Amino acid sequence: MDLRRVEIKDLFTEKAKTMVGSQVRVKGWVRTKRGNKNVAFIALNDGSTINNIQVVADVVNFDEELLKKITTGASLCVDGNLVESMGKGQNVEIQATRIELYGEADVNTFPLQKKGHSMEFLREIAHLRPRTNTFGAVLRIRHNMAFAIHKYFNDKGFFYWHSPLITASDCEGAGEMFQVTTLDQENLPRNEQGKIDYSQDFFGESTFLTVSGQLEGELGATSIGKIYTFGPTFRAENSNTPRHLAEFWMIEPEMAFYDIKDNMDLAEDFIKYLVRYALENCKDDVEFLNKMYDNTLIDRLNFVISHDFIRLGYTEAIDILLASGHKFDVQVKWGMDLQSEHERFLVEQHFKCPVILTDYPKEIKSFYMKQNDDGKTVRAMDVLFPQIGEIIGGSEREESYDKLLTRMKEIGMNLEHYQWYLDTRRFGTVPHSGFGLGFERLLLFVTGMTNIRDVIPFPRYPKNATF
RNA sequence: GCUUCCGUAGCUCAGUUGGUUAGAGCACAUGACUGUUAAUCAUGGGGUCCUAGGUUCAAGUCCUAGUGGGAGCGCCA
Repeated sequence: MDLRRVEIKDLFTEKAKTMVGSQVRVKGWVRTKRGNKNVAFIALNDGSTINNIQVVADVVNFDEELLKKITTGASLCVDGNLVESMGKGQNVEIQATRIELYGEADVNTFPLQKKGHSMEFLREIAHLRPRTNTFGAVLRIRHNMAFAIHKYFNDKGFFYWHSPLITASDCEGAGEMFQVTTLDQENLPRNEQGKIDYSQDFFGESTFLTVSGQLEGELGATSIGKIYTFGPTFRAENSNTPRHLAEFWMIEPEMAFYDIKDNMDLAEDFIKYLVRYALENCKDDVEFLNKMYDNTLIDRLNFVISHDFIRLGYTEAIDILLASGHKFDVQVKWGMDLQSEHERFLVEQHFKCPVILTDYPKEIKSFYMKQNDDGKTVRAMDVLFPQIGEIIGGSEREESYDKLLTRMKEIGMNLEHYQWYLDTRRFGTVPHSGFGLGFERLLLFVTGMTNIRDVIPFPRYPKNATF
């Protein structure tokens, strides 16, 4: 019995038609079993595809006790003839000759059933939810998007750059940070002033998990030209929303000699490439999600790849909001940071299209953004998507050493911590740009999921790190 | 962190102005059916109505606190 196992996805290819009539072996988990006293139908899934293979077992050929143990969630090895299906709903099926039960899934304790689970319930059993159709689809898409990101950048001559995850810069400005320490929390060493003595800590100073790889990414761009980072990012914000995670993955390209327009062109092309890649390479999974959760998903994806994003200055956006006559909870005024309601109005009601907003007031944006000649605005760009909001945040970077230094002093930054960063402007400074794309936010858009906790296998958010 | 809604069977949910023994679908058990498609049909078992306290003749239902979850907002990707 040295039959070679085939993956279930291979049974649905054109090539598989040549296998009809031959003996095959499949292994997987039972999704459903149904039938009558003569025949049992087992839908088997091995994770290679959203599609199940139908295993047909004539009851007389199998031990009654074995068939009883074949329940939703049980794992099997099945040998049988691949045949054209006698029933409707599938082209081929396996007429089983031998079934080996790897592991039972006790129906009284196995929480997954063949019907109707809420996302909230599945979040409580996050260790088992990858076995559902929905999470299988989402996680396969997640893989494909990660792969496509590397492929896109590699094909365009970018280099994958590894910014550190542990950093000593205690105020990168993007949010609260998780501290990294090996000091004994029950017995912290103190210095003469009574403060914690971090010189005794692992790195000899206080350290944190990164909130962005950008500053180090700029060192890459200003040396090997075009780089991107793609790694985990950590923010200790007490954020309780369907769009935030404490641990998430971010893609941060950074390009020497790119101005803000080059930056926007790249961002738009990049997102469209990824969406197109999903439509072409994750067809079955996207169609499943479209069918089960949101039947406008595919239309929405097609819309994005076939329309130019609206490009708009912050000041024009304010004018549109003011002229709209729409009642907002927070009154619109030049200089304010746009609220969600304002962004959503622009994207979902006014333009009905992704929008790239640029040239924000400098006060509401980060210190490193290139200052415009008007003295009031900076060359920031935010890409805003329907439902999701900000999917990308980026800018052209301030390349002038003097302007950057002045700005950093203005807002009271500790310059000592940033000497290495300032050196990019002291020595051979160049115009450059970059942005950050939230990987999970992209996945929200591509999968149609509505909560970011459902597009990552093990979500991290306040009070939740169980699995 | 703020605001707001929700917590009833293993899962998804219904439960009227407070009123007898808390219901349905799925799941599970038994039976029926020669090929099903989240199979169907019949019968059956299954409940700390989130927890604690309170109001009331009477609480799943009303009040208070706690706890868990969702959504909106803020922070941002």
